[in-house]
Amino acid sequence: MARKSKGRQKIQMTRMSKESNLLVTFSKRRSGLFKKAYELHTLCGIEIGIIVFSPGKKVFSYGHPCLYSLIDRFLTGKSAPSTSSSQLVEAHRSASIQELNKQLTEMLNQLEIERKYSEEFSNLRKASQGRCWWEAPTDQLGQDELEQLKVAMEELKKNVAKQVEKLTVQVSNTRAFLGAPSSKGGGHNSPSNVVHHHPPDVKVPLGLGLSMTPQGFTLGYSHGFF
Amino acid sequence: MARKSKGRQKIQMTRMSKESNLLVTFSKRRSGLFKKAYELHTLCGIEIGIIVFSPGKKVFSYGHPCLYSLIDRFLTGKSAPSTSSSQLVEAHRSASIQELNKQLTEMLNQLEIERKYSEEFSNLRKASQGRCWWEAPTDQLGQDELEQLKVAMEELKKNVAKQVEKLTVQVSNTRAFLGAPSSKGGGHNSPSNVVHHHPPDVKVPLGLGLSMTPQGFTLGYSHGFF
DNA sequence: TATACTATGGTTAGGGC
DNA sequence: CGCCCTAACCATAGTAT
Repeated sequence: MARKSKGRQKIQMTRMSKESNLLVTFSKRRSGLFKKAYELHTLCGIEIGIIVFSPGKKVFSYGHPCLYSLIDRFLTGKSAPSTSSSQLVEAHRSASIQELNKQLTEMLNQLEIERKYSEEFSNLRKASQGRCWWEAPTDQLGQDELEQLKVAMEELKKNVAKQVEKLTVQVSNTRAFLGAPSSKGGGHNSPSNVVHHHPPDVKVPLGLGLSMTPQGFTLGYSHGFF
Repeated sequence: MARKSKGRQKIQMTRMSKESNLLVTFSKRRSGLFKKAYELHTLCGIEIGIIVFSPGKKVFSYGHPCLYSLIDRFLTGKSAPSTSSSQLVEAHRSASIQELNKQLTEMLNQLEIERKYSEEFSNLRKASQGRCWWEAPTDQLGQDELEQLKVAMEELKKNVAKQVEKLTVQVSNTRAFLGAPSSKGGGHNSPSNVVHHHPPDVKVPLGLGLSMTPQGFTLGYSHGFF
């Protein structure tokens, strides 16, 4: 091989013409953007959330400490963070199975992203020990925090279990509705629009597997989240 | 001056200790992040939204084509974009004055950001001409689109005016509630948490001024949005 | 808070796997 | 979609305004 590459070249700030390049660029820049968001959160101790609809209409999201609480506060106009984990549970009270499923998927994505970026910083280990991650919006999610998240998820599971049970009927209706071909829209309502950041047939970050059924959460890996 | 500067130095990925540096870094990196989001949107023709709570607990947001519709679709799990402007109006149906106010502020922020980045690309002018910006999620907001936005805002004003009127009573209650010192929270419920990207006493982007009162929208600049 | 300046450190386009 | 590689472009820390 003579010439390796021409290196980075300047590109026009217009929609990329080559579809293949567009896909690759999207993936790369999305990662870069999420990393920037992570750094902004870490350096400045702020809260941030990102929602991205990919070219394939899949949903990618990123959020500290929790995208849903951020959205809630953004919409309600309140800037004071939650003071207890009960609010997190509260947020799930009126949620449907589908929403909860998406939230779980998002959290798994978070896990992978955080783990990737926090691995190189061992000094984060001593940060915010013994505190719930959602109570510490100004702290980083380091290695130890990831373990805490696992515990938190288990607790969340218990707290939400009853709600999930109550929603079983509602879910049945929802699934029937989603399954039936709707006259409007393009059939985009399938839960498959939710992106599983980790490949469906590969290892789970930290060995933590989470799935959910109409009967409740399942700790341990399974393929279909729904 | 002898020494110019030491140039960019590597920093630890931990919360910045010097508060002054933290504030500056937040401002700069937030701008950078929003620019990246703009580029991702432009290059890949995708939809993206960002919510940031600043160290001062102010809200900064960015979104294409509209953060609120993105949030709505994110929460409802639908990935199909809206096909008519009626949905945008629909989104305002149940909104309060305060929410509408925030949305307007966000749009003004968008305007400034978009204008900044799209100025250097004249080739964007021919893109998506004659189409409503919210109907073209894959297109860029160029100079011309900014003009379209102005028109769109005026139309929006008319469409929402009646709803606003209906909400007048509710607003009065809300303002009384906000004005009264609440025992819980830190008085963060003030609309002042909403960031006005342009200084309150300076020029308005494109000469477009938008404000809102309980009586309806006002096209033309005014200080207090509320 | 936002911007100007400059030297670096980081990011990423393009090409393969 | 992820990873590797290279070179070149770009963001940004630190400081001052």
